[in-house]
Amino acid sequence: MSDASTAPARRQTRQRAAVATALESLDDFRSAQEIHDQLRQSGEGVGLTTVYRALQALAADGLVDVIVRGDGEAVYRRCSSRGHHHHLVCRSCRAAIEVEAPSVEEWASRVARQHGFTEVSHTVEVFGICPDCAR
Amino acid sequence: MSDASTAPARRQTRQRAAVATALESLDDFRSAQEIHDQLRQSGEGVGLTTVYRALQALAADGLVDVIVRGDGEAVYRRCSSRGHHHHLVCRSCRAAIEVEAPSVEEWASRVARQHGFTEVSHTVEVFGICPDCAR
DNA sequence: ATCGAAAGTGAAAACCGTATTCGATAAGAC
DNA sequence: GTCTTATCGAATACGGTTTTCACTTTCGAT
Repeated sequence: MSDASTAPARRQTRQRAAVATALESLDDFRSAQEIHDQLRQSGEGVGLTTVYRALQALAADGLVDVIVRGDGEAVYRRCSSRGHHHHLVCRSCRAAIEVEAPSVEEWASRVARQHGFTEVSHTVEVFGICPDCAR
Repeated sequence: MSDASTAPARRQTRQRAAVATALESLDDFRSAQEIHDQLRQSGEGVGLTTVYRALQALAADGLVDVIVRGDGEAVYRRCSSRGHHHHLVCRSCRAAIEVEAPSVEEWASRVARQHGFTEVSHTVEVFGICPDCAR
């Protein structure tokens, strides 16, 4: 749990910028290791540990979206809309589209309320095969 | 992908029964290791590997639900309703309630169709604090 | 500009959940 | 009973992520 009043005072470093830039050039979800590889190839070497930490920081600041895949690996993507949203992800090429789901939000809070649950959060992701990959 | 015509011919063993019984007595999501511990304490020793395999088999047969938690660990629970459903899970005591979400199913397939996606699947889980834990 | 405290870095090693290996065991068909 | 084959489980491998710790860098204070 992070306390906003105890803000960590994030520092600006070459490594963090490199990770952020790499994410900027991508529009699909990538794992920490893939981003690490990509940075290596682009000459911009950054330690794997640091990539993990940078991604965590970005996620904590709400600048990237995280999805934990079925195999337990976490994948990251810059997120454009700052608000709450979900994803439509292609299982094949992993292209991701941000979607909003007001009706789902509504359903979730209603169901939770009906059972007396508070502090409600939810995970909603939709997977499928995108038109390009379908042929 | 499992082929129903190539059914594995599941064999009945003390270990599998023990795992199934353990799940029967629980109504919240537990990890493989927790179930393994519980079996040990109840004297009914079963190897950890076997617990993993038994849970996988049960999941493949649709007899237990699986949720992959944020930290990548998979947790299991017997499921009562055979059909498609989601869960309302307490973050504190982990009690889980099965809920149906026809409107969400509908939303998911509609959004997917709008973007030309096929073979659609989705994950929907709602988390919160249950009434009992709220005080 | 310089100093110094605290955040950041990264190679190596630890962690931890899960999968695989393989010889021993036991279930079910005959 | 006998045979075939799935199952068991201890040990080991595996892979992603986190921790450790000594060194480096940032940035506010002076």
